Amino acid sequence: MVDQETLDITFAALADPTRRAMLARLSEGEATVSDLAKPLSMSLAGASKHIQVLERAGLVSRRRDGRQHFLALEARRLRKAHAWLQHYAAFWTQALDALEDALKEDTHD
Amino acid sequence: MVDQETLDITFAALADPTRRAMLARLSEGEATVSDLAKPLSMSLAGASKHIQVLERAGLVSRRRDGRQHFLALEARRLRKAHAWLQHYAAFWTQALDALEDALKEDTHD
DNA sequence: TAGATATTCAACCAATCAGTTGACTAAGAC
DNA sequence: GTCTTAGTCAACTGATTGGTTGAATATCTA
Repeated sequence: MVDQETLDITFAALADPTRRAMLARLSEGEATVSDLAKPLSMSLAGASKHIQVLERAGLVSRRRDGRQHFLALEARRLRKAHAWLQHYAAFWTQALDALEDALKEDTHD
Repeated sequence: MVDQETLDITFAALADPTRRAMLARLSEGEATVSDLAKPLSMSLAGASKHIQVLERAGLVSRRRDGRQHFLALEARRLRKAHAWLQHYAAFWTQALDALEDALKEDTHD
């Protein structure tokens, strides 16, 4: 079984839209702290704290070059969360749910 | 794009081990509030609050029968979180990461 | 050396969260 | 009717969170 605490901090890190925006940005490639902070209407220190949350969750890695810190997406941990969800997301999908989807078609939230 | 607030409350709901345990239990079938609370070393009111969080996140649904409330897993919302992760979990997986896995083999966290 | 740039750290604040207890509502059992 | 069982609600607590500001630490530039 996957370590519970790992899932705790991973899902908690993913629960914030600012941090998800950062991950989205990083999916296009490395970025510095300032790069990530720029579009965020938030102080640099605030953004820095968000990055630290992502880092502690193992979702990003940091590489220093001089005074700049380059962040990169760490797919491994994301895949762990993905794998956990897989089990439940697949749950009773086929039979009941395909029918359900067919019926509700466009009332999907 | 998926509604940000939906992802917020979904991932936040998933970030707690008590609630994930509840979902695990529900993946085996319907259960009452008491059923879910029993193994949890927590007051019934406490468990009830966790269930409400899951419900508000759309992760479980509730059916009342007399004084008992039966909860069931709602796969739809789980699949939404799963789909969001899919994009990032798949990120640069093949090339670099397969190699990385091969190298680090058993230092995996 | 001095000044600007990139980033973190520490202290603080308001809001939210996970848990508790005690009182309440509603439904079954006797 | 009365007692018990199933569950929620309200009020409270301590811990955590997301944000701020101001100062500190490096590093680059001139």
